[in-house]
Amino acid sequence: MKIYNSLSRTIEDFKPIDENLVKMYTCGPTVYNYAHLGNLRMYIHEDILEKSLRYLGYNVKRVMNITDVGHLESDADDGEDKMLKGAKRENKTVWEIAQYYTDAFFADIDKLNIKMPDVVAKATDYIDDYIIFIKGLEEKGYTYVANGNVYFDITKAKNYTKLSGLDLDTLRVASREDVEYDIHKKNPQDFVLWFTKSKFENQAMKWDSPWGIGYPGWHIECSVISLKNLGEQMDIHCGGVDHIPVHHTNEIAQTESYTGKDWVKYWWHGEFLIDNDGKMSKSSGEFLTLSLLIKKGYNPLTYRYFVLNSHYRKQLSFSFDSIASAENAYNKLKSRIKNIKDNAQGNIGENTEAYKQYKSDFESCLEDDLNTANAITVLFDLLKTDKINNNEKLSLIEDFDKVLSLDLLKEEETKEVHEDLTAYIEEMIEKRQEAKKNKDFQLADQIRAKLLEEGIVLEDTRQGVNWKKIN
RNA sequence: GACAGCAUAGCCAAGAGGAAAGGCAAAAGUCUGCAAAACUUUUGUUCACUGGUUCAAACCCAGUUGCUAUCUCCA
Repeated sequence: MKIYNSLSRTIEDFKPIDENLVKMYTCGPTVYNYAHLGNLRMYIHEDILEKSLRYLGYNVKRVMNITDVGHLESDADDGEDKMLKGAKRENKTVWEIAQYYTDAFFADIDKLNIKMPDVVAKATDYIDDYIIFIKGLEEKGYTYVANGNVYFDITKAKNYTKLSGLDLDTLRVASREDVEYDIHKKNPQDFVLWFTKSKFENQAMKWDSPWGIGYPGWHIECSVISLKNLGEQMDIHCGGVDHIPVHHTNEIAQTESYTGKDWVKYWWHGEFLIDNDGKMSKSSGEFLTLSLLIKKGYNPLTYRYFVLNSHYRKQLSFSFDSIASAENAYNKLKSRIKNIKDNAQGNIGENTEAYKQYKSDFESCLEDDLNTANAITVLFDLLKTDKINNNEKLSLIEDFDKVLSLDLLKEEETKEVHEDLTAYIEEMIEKRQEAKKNKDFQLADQIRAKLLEEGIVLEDTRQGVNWKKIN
């Protein structure tokens, strides 16, 4: 398998540290609001990465954190903690907010057929471990205390910019107007490991520590949770590209300073979903959620299909036109598969050349840095071919769907239709058939139109008349 | 200012040196009394622009333009 490594900026052969277990860490959601479609895009691609590895025969242990510690409001930096802001907005405690949005996150994940990570860790469950970690860094001389906060001194870290490739001397200080220069820092890039004092005084979650009552810094949780659950070294660390310059850079600095070892072998970064206004952001007021798509009548798996038609390292532009087109494509795909299912015949000859060829084509796409768009093309080629029979097709579709997870073989749940209605519909169909036999096409069309008005669609096939309820 | 990425048909989007994948939309055909569905076919003389390297460039190099993201507390 080949995979792009942000650390080397090249596509590399994937070789896990331990052949028997791939250790994978994925930055999880902040739970002060719903996940937006851009966040969910990342989780879909991470899911594909995990499932591809499993499909290709690896064992995987995947860890994800849930950030339920408060975060300061950033884009509109009015000094309120994000968690607290959410709580005020909805008249709940910060803890209730965290729980509510954690549940909402997992509901979204489930609708998108994203597998639950093997370990899901809440940031607030690891406070004691952060303290041990910070103490360790303190003993080794990587930290200093200023104005009540514990800072990490980046000049002590080995190769601080190895992931970002940034030249620190040329970086602009406080380039964003809403960020103030912190006069207590020795170096502009130093970051806080433990806060006891903040310019924001209304942090709602606080814990006792050797440095006073306060709360952990923003980069600690990923480092500590991964050390606890995956050990001192791991194979793949995932996240969004926006985390490269600060979050992941700082994670590396503190973790490698602590353990004295190289930490992550492959850094995997996903690109953004872009809408007309640019990057989707949680803090910029209105944003697109999965619930919104569902409310507009889209199948959540349409969104998964939409995402898989693009590559994880490329920006993807979102629009409702694209989603509508994806919904069309997805429905057509499913109905073609259903057709194959209804006409299934032939022995499953898993050893035929053609069968093996399709399977290996599909695998090659995944092995090629997770080229899901081409993997879907293999699926379409498969539907069209006459080289293999329908049962073999179904067997391959089932196999591909282990990774794609698009419910390709699952039949739509037929809407509950009352027995009386069923009887009525069948009677009407009978009448229409009768009319057709008598060449009274006007009456036949009238019956069809009337049923359509009542939400019943008729399809004439060679096997007879099919009907389904819509709306 | 710095750092990075992207630019392929009406739309979405693969391809990363040797004859432009796929999907949606549109059009035509087969089948149907007509529809629908399904199936078949058509739709870019060319990959933002300008130069260069090469027998050969959408793919490599340089420059230009446009877009996107990141730069001390925006997991």
